Amino acid sequence: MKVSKKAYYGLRAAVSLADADGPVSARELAERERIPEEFLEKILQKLRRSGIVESKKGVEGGYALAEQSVSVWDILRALDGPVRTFTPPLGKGTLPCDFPSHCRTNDVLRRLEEEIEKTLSGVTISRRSERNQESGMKNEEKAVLSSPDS
Amino acid sequence: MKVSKKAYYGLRAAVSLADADGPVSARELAERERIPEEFLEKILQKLRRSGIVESKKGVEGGYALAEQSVSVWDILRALDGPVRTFTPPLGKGTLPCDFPSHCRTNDVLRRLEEEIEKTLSGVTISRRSERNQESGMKNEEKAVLSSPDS
DNA sequence: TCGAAGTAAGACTGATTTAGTCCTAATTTA
DNA sequence: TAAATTAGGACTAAATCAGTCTTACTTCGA
Ligand code: FES
Ligand code: FES
Repeated sequence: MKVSKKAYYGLRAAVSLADADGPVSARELAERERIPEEFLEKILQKLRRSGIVESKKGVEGGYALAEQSVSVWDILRALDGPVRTFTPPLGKGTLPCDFPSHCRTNDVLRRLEEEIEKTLSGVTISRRSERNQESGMKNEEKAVLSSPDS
Repeated sequence: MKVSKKAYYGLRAAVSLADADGPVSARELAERERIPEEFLEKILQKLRRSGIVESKKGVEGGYALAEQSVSVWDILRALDGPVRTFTPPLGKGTLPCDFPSHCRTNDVLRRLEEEIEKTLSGVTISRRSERNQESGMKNEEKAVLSSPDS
């Protein structure tokens, strides 16, 4: 029940990208966040294939968030794969098997998954590249990471 | 981000024990739930050291839930160890380090942990060994697994 | 048009964790 | 005392994690 280093780095990278205002190269990002460069590259590539970041090759290229904002849930799912807290019935289909506590246990775990998903989907990382010139707010005051509560 | 087989088996075992009305041997429980016997024994021993089940040796011995009810959270913590979703700062103490996104990322993950804990602590497994003779309710109608909502 | 800066992708590797097994006690009760 | 049971530790095979290495391919600017 833990978040992998890969996902942790990915989260850090995403927050960092949201702070930046242009594409950032993997090397630069690795230095900023002290993440092993080659490993980070793999992570960014995965995030790209999931459509979370986009990349530009060549000089002055790099990675940037693909959308205005992305949820923490999306990033975790992309990097750690689907959360598997419960074990589906061994037999075929969705029919009940005959392990007395199987169904009841899975019910609890399924609820847990939903809870986690709901919580993490609500937490988003948003870039602040487009400066909101209408707003009287200073840029620094706009949160990069935000959640409904807090 | 998954629940280990160990924890999953432990959960199943606990639900099963809550259903039973006397101590159940590891062998019997393993058969009922189709869990590898030696492995289940290790799991039950861990649950015992955490005070979740109690054991009785010898003929007619076995395991039983130690308390009237136990939360799913307790079982998971006992078997999978503490949930570690975030990485504490590398330096000493609680002082901030200099990785731009470190603090913000950890804040999110810490909130996630709290959320999970809150959710799972609310789900409890309670035994129904003491028959409530005053109640008009039939025994079968008393839920072994319960949560505030649902 | 060439070379440097960059991403893309896959094979490979060492360390750790998971999911057990095996073996040898120690207890309890019939 | 023998059978049933838990107690605990050492051991192991397989999977996963955390990264590295290598070899491309693409883009831009000089
Ligand atoms: S699916 Fe196994 S008991 Fe319901
Ligand atoms: S502890 Fe690392 S930046 Fe705050």
